[in-house]
Amino acid sequence: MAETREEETVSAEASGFSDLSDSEFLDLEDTQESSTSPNKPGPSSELPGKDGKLISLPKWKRGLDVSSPMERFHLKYLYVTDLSTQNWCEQQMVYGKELPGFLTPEKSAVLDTGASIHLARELEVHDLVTVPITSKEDAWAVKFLNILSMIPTLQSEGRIREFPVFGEVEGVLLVGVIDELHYTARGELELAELKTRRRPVLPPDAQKKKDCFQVSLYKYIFDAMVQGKVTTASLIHHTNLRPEKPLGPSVLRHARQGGFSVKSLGDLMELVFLSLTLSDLPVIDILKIEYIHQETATVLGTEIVAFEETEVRNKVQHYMAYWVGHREPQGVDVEEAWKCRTCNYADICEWRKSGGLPNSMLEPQAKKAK
DNA sequence: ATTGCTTAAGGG
Repeated sequence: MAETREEETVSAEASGFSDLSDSEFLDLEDTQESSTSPNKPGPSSELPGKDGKLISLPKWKRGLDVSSPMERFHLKYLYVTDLSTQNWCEQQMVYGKELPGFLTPEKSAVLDTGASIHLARELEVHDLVTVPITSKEDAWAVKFLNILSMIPTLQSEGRIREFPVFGEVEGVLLVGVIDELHYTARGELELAELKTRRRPVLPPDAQKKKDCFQVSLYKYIFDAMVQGKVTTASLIHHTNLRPEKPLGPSVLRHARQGGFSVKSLGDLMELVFLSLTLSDLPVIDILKIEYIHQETATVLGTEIVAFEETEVRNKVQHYMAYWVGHREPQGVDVEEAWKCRTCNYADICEWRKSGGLPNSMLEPQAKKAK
């Protein structure tokens, strides 16, 4: 809320959809030319050299090894849900990055239903306003404007939804959106995460664990933000945002309508930092997850998550070790092989093939002809 | 710009 009224432009997502065209020119990046020496990229990474074939491949050199997954996937930051998906199955998450947009119709129908339930709840607390953007600076500016309007709303009205969070964690920038924040009757700041379910039953422990990890990450990042631990310098460093690049006219207009006189993204970032740290925002006291049935909206159960800081940090360290190229991805343990049953990548999964789990499990009817 | 770039979450 606290957005400009004007609700005819509420088309929300609208266009973002088929435009991941991304013409991917083979980026012929020859980094190894005379760059003196103090630069040591890979961790003892040697040439793959499957048969002693050394250099002499000037173009597609970037394809194999020597680059971290962050670089290979051309990522500057990760989503919180990337890490919670990674918690479910790291190998599956990797396939999801390699082969994006690979969902069965049934699965995406469930996701769509969940998304619209979330949208309906969001609309209960504020209108949506479409702000046309043309650059990533614009996109971040809108995010910042949302933060600037939501903080006072939380403090005065006690409830906000879809609050953006971001912060460097273990060397990687993590970006996410908190479903809901509100103050309880006892004055505690509570994060409420809604999970909708196709069938009217509580999820298995593995999924609860993933969801607990997700909300724990939100608290981890949010707390760092209000404690001034998330700096604009860090954000700029990870995103390559240009603080002085002129903002688009619609963004500037939106800012003015919101009562913010800013001329650049840098101004906005400073305002956000000040607002976060000087608004008397507490750290999050309670983490709550509510599971409801999609069709009937019946509450299936509520989880109160005990925040274990060191445990969260250890997990994040482990997950980030993959992202920065310190270790290979791994699939699930044998006892969680049941997850493969609903995985879109099960039949191409190298983890399954290479004995991550005995291929004797499941698929009794998969007679190996030939 | 001898090289760029991203709405996050959606559920299992």
